[in-house]
Amino acid sequence: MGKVEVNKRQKQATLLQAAFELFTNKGFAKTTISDIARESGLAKGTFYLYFKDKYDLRNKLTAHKAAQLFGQAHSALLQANVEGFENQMMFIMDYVIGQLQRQPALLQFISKNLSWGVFRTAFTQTMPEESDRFIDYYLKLMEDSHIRCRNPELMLFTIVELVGSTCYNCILLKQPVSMEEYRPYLHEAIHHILMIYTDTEKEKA
Amino acid sequence: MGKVEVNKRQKQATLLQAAFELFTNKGFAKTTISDIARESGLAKGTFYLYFKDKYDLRNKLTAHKAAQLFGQAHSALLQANVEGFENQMMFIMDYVIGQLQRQPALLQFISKNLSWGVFRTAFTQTMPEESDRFIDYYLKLMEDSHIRCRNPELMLFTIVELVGSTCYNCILLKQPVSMEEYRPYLHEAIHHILMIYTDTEKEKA
Amino acid sequence: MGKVEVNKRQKQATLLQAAFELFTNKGFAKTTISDIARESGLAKGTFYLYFKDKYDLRNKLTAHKAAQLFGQAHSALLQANVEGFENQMMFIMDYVIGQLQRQPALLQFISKNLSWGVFRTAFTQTMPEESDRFIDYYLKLMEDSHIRCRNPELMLFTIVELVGSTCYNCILLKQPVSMEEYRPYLHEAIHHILMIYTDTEKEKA
Amino acid sequence: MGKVEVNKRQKQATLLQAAFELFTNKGFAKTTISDIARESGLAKGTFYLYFKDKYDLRNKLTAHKAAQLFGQAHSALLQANVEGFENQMMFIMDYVIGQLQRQPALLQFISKNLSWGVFRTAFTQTMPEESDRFIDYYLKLMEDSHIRCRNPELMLFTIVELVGSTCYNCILLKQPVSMEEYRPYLHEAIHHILMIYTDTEKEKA
DNA sequence: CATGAATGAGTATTCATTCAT
DNA sequence: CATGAATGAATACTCATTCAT
Repeated sequence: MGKVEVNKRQKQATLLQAAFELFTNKGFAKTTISDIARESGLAKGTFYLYFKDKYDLRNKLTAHKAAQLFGQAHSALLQANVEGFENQMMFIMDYVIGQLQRQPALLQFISKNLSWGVFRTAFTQTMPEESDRFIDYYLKLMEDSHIRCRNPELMLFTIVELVGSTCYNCILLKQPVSMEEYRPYLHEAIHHILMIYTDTEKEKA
Repeated sequence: MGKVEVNKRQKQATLLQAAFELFTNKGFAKTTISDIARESGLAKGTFYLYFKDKYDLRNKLTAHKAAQLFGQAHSALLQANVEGFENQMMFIMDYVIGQLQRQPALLQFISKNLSWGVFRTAFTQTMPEESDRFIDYYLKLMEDSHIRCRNPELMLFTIVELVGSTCYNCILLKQPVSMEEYRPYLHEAIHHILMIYTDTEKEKA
Repeated sequence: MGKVEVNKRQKQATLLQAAFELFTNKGFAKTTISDIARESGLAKGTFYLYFKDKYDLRNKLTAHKAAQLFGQAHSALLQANVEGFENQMMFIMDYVIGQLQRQPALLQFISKNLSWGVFRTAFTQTMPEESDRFIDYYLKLMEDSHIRCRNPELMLFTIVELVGSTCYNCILLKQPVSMEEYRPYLHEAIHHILMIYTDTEKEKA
Repeated sequence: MGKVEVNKRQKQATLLQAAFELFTNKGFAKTTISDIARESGLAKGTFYLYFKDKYDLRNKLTAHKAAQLFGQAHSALLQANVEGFENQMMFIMDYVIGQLQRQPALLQFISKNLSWGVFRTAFTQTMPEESDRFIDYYLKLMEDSHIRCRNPELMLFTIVELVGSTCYNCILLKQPVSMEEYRPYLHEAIHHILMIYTDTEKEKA
């Protein structure tokens, strides 16, 4: 990778970082391109060398931040020594929920697009470092636990959508109840969704 | 209701109707208050007599349109003579999904806020006709089927959030799969969620 | 005409006046909408209530100023008591040339579009006062002198295009010669063009 | 001419060619230096090695294209075996008019500056190939026909300005009439202008 | 109540030009 | 000579909101 190339990556990272700070502090709508440029210490025109517009940046950033969340969850899992696939999934989801509870601004920013961090979207490819994708770790975990799953991707999709959606409502709006109150039900729902897709019990038989 | 009052309601309805057409055709961001006023045949200033701003109107409209969807689903249910609470819930959700498939622009507009049509939000109260609320019908259905449910509200919440979220992805983005492909899994998920909250079987025993 | 209507006309006139001053002083390209608004004592947004953009204003203004020139020439003619159609035409053209020599900035602005002041263009209709059109005076002069002319409109067109084009070169660029040097030839050319279209002499015979 | 010199000329020609295509397709105002560089396959900075700015390039290109038109007309004349100076002039002007009718984008670009192709302007010198200038051919034609002309340069100027101006109006705007309708009158005008400057007939007498 | 002319702050975006490589 | 990343000044234009009629 040439000097110039490294430089370019750095600039893009700087812009993303600055934008994230501004989006979570002032909100997306009230953040201007000028703000982002100023905060990055770069010229306004430079912004347009790296992103089409504010929306483009937001989408890429959303995918990036959501992916980061799952990456962190996975790292935490590795350190936590959790046994069994279901427990591992619960650990990961609880980790994500916990992070979103601690960082409501992040949740506000990600909004209900948590799944962008897991599934490939139009915006994912441009963030190259995301090569170590969560879904691969997830499949590995399944494999390690010798789980047979009809459609692992759709199982994950179902769970992540449910978690993302309900976190938004329960954490940010506390509607219809707080996350504290909802969490046991959410766990149960996840538990049952896991059951739909896997045949572990039958396996044992 | 006085003459003046009727007149006012009519104007508001006109504004909402015009706005809905514009939002679904041009998109929310590209629709201006001028557009809405012009399309309504009213003066720009009149808009402000009925709504605080564009966002206020959008939120009310979203809640209204989502509520309408569940209202229509319930009406259809009454005509369809479906027996059993689970079947009734499936009927309703399938009806809603079907409508969203047929009206992607409506789905785009409602986005992942389908639950605004079911639960009271900050925007619900201003739309007074919505007094016949879906959740009451829903509780009635449950009662009619002699279902015991731990927390009917959270059960509905869980299902609606899951349906709303996955419809958005599967119908509009076809990500990670089309709704056609996902629907059987979604049915299963709903089935299991119903099971979590209800103890019908055990009851019978 | 209502109060509001009068007010609107006044505003448009103010904008045109301010723009003309700026265009002839700073040049068209270097004049900004902000300049025009500031100079008019009006808000920037008001500009867009009256003109589509800078180009729209320029075109309308060009037609207006060119028309004004011919209007003034005609007024001067009435006072000068000139006999005979050819003499009258010469008087008018010389008057126009003289004005353009005295006001090179005006010539620069009108550029080679002198004929916009005589013939209806896309921009003419919006300037309503221009109802007393030069071409009607011109036809009247012809009538008064009992001139038969094959195609009076094309005769005028030919002359005005020639005058406009050559003024631009000879006055502003002094290329290939100065207007002083060229004028006798221009007179001769006009004289011959008049002859092409009219058959007065032969008629008399 | 050294290798380097040839290379330079080639680059300049490439830039001119690319610019011409863009100017006639997108229009001058909407064409950027970036566009020209991209289309030429050269770097943006390279543009500035050859031209001061976009206006510089346009002016040179206008003079070049207009000159080309007269060059082509002269070539065609040589092949056509036309006798007599007036016929030759008519042939040339008709050739030019025909080309402008067939290439309205070219006419749009040249605008009313057709005479830049004939007379030396500030922009002519930089295009060195234009050493075989039309005006020399023109004088040669006159000489060959033994025409005495008071001021050949002004005669040509008058004709070219008239043709350029009226072509713009009649071909592009069809105002006040189409070129088809105007052409006979234009011919007559040219004929008379030729008469003004030359004394052939009287000479012969 | 209704109107729509006027406002002007606010922002995205462009693009000519430079200069380190 | 050639490059093209970076710059940032410069401007057009929008649109929510107000308020006199």
